[in-house]
Amino acid sequence: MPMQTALQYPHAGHAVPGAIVQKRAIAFIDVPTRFKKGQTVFSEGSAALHFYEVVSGTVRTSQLLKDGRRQIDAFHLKGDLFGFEASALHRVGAEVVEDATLRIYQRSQLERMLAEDAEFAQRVVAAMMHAIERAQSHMLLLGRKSALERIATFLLDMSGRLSEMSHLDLPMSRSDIADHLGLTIETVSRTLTQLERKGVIELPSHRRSIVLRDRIALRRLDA
Amino acid sequence: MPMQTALQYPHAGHAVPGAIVQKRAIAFIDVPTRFKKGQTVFSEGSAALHFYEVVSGTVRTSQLLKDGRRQIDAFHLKGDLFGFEASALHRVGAEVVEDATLRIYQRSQLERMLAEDAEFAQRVVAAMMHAIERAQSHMLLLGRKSALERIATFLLDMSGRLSEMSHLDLPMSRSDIADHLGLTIETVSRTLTQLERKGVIELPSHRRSIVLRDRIALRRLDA
DNA sequence: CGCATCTTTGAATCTGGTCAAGGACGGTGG
DNA sequence: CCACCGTCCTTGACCAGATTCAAAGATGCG
Repeated sequence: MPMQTALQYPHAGHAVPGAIVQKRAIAFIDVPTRFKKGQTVFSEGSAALHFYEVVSGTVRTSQLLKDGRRQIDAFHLKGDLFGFEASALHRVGAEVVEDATLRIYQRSQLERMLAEDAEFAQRVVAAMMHAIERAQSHMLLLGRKSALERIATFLLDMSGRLSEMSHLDLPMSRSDIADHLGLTIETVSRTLTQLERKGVIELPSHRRSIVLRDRIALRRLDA
Repeated sequence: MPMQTALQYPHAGHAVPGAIVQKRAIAFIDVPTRFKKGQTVFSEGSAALHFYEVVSGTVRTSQLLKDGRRQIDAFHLKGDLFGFEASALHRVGAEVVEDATLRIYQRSQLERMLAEDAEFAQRVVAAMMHAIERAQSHMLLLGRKSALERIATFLLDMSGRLSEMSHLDLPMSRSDIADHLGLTIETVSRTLTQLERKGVIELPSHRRSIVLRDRIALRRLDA
């Protein structure tokens, strides 16, 4: 486990755009690390020694039941912080959905950084509040929305986070979408087809792209 | 809105057991406020000027869809902090489930307190990490568990939080349970009856109490 | 070009929801 | 003290949305 502080790194102290700590470059590995698609960032149940910032790419955090059922609680895109844990172990696992570059922070220094760096403390607190809000919206989706509403919500959300253009390039598979929305891949597929037949979206042959043809209709479908 | 600091309160600076800030008693209304059952603590969409600590009683936070569907994201018991928001408005509403006493903190001072009081910052960060973990578990429940598994999880969780004894006194109605677990009241009722018939629990005539007869079986049912 | 993987589609099944009615508890007032 | 009433809870019959099982169709990588 790399327990060295960034002080030992030649790059420490550089003003990296988007870095949490700019002035005081202790406590994170300044050189972002590359991860490949499918790679495990950390496993459910492993020691929570670090937390992470997405510099580029996409990461999913998920939990598994013994029989293999999976729930993806969130997809993390550029700028997102993830991997915070109240306990000593990771309660969720994290895997790379799309080649990613991550900045790795030492959890052991979280407390010190909270105490010493007010700017950092505020960014961490803000990131956590956002995580809580997204979790709350997602519980509403999982607890109370129909399949059609879930897909509509998902498309609008991804559109907002990825591009705002009508053309979406989803980084994840149907199976990831299903496990995020609490559906099966068959239902995800059928619902997308249904939206295409209504003319609300378009599904090009490259199945990871989706064109939003009618955002108004999509918002109407999203409870 | 009471915007005065605790410095203006005669009680300021008292070492109140369980208070977030003991040494530096700025920024919270030192005298806990009483709320009655059914009372609204804050509404969904209202300005997020405060956050709260449960001194006694039970509070639920929930979201509504336009057509009335409701999702209760959490029940807050003694010691819990709630009402944090990343944005200016409350994205969830909070209502009292069981007569409660709440300590009210000024949100406007959150940032200052984070900067000035490291102990406070850590308690807030810890509370948020717990909220995130509970939200993650709850997403797993809502996305992937059957009605029976949801009820088993719920009973074990409430038992852990309320008493650890085999006798549970639930503070909330079937309707609250249903809206928390993403089920209908009929399914909650049927599932409890089913567990009673199996001898796993007992349902005394006072329908808010439940006796856990067989925790092992309950844990086996909880995926 | 061919194979492995992902996606779509169809048919049957099932879990949980909906609609409807009856029952029990507890508070209120006579 | 007891009868009444409102609310909450339970139960039953039927229904619907989503899952399961099965198979065919695409896509894209090697």
